[in-house]
Amino acid sequence: MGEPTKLKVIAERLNLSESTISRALNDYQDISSQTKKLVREAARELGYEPNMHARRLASGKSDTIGYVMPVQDGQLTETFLGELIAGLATSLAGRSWDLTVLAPNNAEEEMEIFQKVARTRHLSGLVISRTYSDDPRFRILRDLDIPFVSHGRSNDCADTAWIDVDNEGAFAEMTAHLAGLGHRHIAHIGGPPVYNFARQRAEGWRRGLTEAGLAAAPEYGETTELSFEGGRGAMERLLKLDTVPTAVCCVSDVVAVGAMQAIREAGLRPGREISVIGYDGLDLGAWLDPPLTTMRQPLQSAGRMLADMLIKLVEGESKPCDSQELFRASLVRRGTANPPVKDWPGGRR
Amino acid sequence: MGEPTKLKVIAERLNLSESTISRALNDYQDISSQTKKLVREAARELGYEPNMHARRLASGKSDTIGYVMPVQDGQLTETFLGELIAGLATSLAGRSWDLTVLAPNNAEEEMEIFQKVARTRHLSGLVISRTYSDDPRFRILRDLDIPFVSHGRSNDCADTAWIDVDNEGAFAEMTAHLAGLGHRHIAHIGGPPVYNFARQRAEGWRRGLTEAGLAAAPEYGETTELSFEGGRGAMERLLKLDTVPTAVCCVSDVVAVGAMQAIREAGLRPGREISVIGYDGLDLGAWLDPPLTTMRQPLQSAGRMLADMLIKLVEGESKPCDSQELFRASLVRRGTANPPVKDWPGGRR
DNA sequence: ATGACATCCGAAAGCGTTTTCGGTTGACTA
DNA sequence: TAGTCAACCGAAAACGCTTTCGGATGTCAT
Repeated sequence: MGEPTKLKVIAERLNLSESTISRALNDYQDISSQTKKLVREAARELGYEPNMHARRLASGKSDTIGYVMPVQDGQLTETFLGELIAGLATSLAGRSWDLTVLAPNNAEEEMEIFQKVARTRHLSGLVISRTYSDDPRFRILRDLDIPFVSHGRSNDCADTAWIDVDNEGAFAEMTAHLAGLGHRHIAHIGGPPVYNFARQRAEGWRRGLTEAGLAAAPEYGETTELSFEGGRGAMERLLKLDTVPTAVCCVSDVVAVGAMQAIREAGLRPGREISVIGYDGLDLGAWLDPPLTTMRQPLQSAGRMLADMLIKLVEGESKPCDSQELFRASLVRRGTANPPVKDWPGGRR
Repeated sequence: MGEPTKLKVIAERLNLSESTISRALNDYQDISSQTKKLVREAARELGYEPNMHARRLASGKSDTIGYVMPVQDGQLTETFLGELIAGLATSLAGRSWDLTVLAPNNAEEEMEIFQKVARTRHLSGLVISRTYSDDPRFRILRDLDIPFVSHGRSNDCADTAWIDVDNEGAFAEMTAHLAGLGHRHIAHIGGPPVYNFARQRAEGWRRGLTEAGLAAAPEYGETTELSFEGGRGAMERLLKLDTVPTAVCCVSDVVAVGAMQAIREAGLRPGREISVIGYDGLDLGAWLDPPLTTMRQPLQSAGRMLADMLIKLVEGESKPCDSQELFRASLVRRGTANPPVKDWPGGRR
């Protein structure tokens, strides 16, 4: 093994200067193509790998981006985290960039990270997720002049880079689907409105009701934590209403599973007396009995796209406001969304 | 913001040399404590952050470890990935080390990564997971002299660092539990034996049978992919046997959920005619009806521990063979493991 | 022959740290 | 009073690469 080969040894072997080797390997225009070929061959033979630290010190670039993990909200068990990180990493590796993962335990630590990145520039850019409706990070990162893209929008994202799903459209479609099946009492179990996606999904539900000519009864708009227990509790409350809804749109699959449990505990059957639709398209929904109808968003390639966007931003090849992508979610019909049953008191207890 | 402050400006402000500043900040012994205090204050006031690249170039250390994600086997949706990565990241951040994530798409890419790390030393060490029974990576990393710890053992891990769960013990306990409930026909749905944990768990099942004075019928030892469909298919095969087992130990919760589905499709009820125990302790098991009995391994702190071990290895504070930790899994009693029912033909079809 | 110009390469100055080595103090001993 | 020894600090050489600038060639038109 021995010492790693550096520019110097290639230079000596070819009787060229170090700077020529460097420029040849970096494909500068003022090196003859013949020399380039020679250098590249020698580099390969000698197993040359550039020293990242030296390169980054000299060039002032870091070729590294950071992914800020959403640790704070206890959402670490989300299955999409692995896919997202893997997508980021592979996409970056293709351009020999690196991915470093940051896991701030609270907002304060997150701020310290931002400050440090702004000062040292040891990361060329950041990817953030779990965006809030009113998310201070957008302003801060803009003020600190740190290139970033977000997975999810915010109120304050008009001139920043993001990718997101059309949450409102998805829930409007979901509601329309239920209305089309004949439901007239359609409730919504939403997430904490601090999350922008939660607000958007609630708004989509309302729009769907309006477009179907139905009234949005305020007591049908439940709100809860993004958890099984949250979904169960919210559904229990809905079951106590004078007019129990015959269908429920849930902010996430996990919440929907909780709602299903509450329905079962009330002696009813999800998908018969009360239809349920979730959101996320998790595999586990298909494993239930009956399998959960849901909406799937295309996030297998989200990591890849976020990485590509951010690199373009860092390299100055595009502007933040031109880096905005909105995806559509699509309905996955399984077993929990059916026409209302006739022999059930139509919602009347 | 302006230019980041470097050593030079602190030196000029205090009328000291750069080298003194550097040594003061790094707590060298040949700097008076008074000077140190002065320097530290000035550094704080000026918002000094060391330039990572310069520091790493000069010191020859990288203070960065790499986590090699298990992308190849399509296990990206595992919920533990997020927790593991977060654990690694937070633990490292506490010592101002960095975590970079590597996502090789195949064994070849993984080798290239290893080679590159060996040559450039731009990562001080690696964490690997998803270990195989016969895992070439152990030999390679040892030969390349790359410090590493593995999440899971291998045949070839006697003198390397690892943390793992006592898979064999867990499955012996699981089997004993079922035998204690009165079961005499206990099957096992195992994973691909290339995975070391799969082999260990199968072995634990066999040991549990022996210790309970039961015979390990070969046809009760199923093997399948680590997926819902795999579990379902394996259970379907078990249901076709002349003597259908009254209890099944599953290599993972996801496989167990698939087995439950197959049981239901056969007109039986998991936890009554056929008991099922899973492994992993996933939340989703508790959401099922009936909730899945399982075994939980303590992996919330696995990332933290892996990081600590690796740092000690890199710093030379401990030897690989002294960095081996075996954890126990514990039974989580929920609804799918009960005494065999009397009115069912005792396994006879 | 003379300039103008393009092509290709070397010299050298960084990039911001770390770390070794030697030198300057002052106190303390003989 | 000279010598010894800590205790502190500065000078300077790395670390391995990038990038600017200018110099050396050769080519072509004038």
